[in-house]
Amino acid sequence: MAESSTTSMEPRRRGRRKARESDARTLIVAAASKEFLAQGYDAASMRAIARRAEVDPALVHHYFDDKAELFAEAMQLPARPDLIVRSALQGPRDSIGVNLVTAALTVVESGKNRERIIGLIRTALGHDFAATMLRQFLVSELMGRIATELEVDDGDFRANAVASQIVGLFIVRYGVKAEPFASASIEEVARRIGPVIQWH
Amino acid sequence: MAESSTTSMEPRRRGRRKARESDARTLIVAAASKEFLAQGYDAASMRAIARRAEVDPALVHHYFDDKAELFAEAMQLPARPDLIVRSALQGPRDSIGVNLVTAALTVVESGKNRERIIGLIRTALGHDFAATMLRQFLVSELMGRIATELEVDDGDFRANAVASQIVGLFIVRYGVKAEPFASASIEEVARRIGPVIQWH
DNA sequence: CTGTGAGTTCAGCAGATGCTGAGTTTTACC
DNA sequence: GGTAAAACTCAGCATCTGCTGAACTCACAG
Repeated sequence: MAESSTTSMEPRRRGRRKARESDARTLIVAAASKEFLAQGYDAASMRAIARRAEVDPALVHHYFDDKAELFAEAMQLPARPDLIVRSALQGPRDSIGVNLVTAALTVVESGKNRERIIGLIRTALGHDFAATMLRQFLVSELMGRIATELEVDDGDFRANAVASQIVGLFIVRYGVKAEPFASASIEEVARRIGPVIQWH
Repeated sequence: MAESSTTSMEPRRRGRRKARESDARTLIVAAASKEFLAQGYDAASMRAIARRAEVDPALVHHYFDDKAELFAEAMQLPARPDLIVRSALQGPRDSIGVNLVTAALTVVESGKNRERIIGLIRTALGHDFAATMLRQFLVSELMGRIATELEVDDGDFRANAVASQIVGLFIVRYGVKAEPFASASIEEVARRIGPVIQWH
């Protein structure tokens, strides 16, 4: 935990800042988001978040009454998986599976989304209310959408199955990093998993 | 954190106990195992483990130098998934999928294995060395076994795919508890997922 | 019957954590 | 200008954490 600040060790400037000097509140939310996803709910401390946002810990509490509230605000999902799914569903009916997998992996693999995803899954596993959040999102925004869009009767079941496969894929590839899935190319994985999604 | 101990609030009896009054060390390991799986590595505290084992916190440190050492000892895997898989592989070739899913769900659903599994996955997601443990186990004991047993060339890939689907299933059903998978019967789920495993 | 050491507990340190109350600036509005 | 409130910081309480040093108590070898 080395404090590698630039130079000054003098106490921070007090009082209200200029309007556009950079909105501290959003800085905090951003920092919280990173911290929560990187550490999980418990391990992410308010102080660490404040440090990351370069802000006094008390200021965090000034904006958010408690940790849970900050968490709720910070966890506005990062990427918009619903859009991804939607576009994957546009393609020709008989390559939906491969398309879906490819799209999902591509998005996840770009930028820092990767850690975010497994962070999300991790905290969801650890906390009931986080799990509820994730569940609601999955069901209403993704599964529901898939189910209705495809216009089959047992769509719910099929959508659930699809989600299982994809979440599992994420965990094996990014979380546990089991070979050969961990280092295979996106195309390779898609070719493997795609048909299954298709079947569902 | 209400201390609902039975009755006595007098200080615990000191000194050495009778040989068979119950081996404290194994009590501790058992308690640690439960605690780690239920809470994850960080969240499980030495004190909580000691409390669960009905033992003084210091005694835990007497036997194990630090938390990591206790963890290492406690995490000797609980159920023997390798055996499950093995027996599922015995059946007729064209119902392996359904059998596998059924077997897996049945085992997990019995007793307290359920929390254990998702606990394991959670801590594996949170800590590199735990992930390594889990990975090694999955690869060598399960996937390897499946791959060779089925005598196909790209067995590694297929086994990985199977594991993905199953881990994903666990998470969706037990971790995130998304409907309808969460409350569907084992048979129903097996009927849905089985064929996919089969395909792999 | 005595000594010794294994088994057990007590009390406590140093550090981190969530949260609070009161203070200090600064900005916006009239 | 003056003023009210927004934006910010300080210092600290209460509680938890992992870990330690020393003490106490007893089972057993001699």
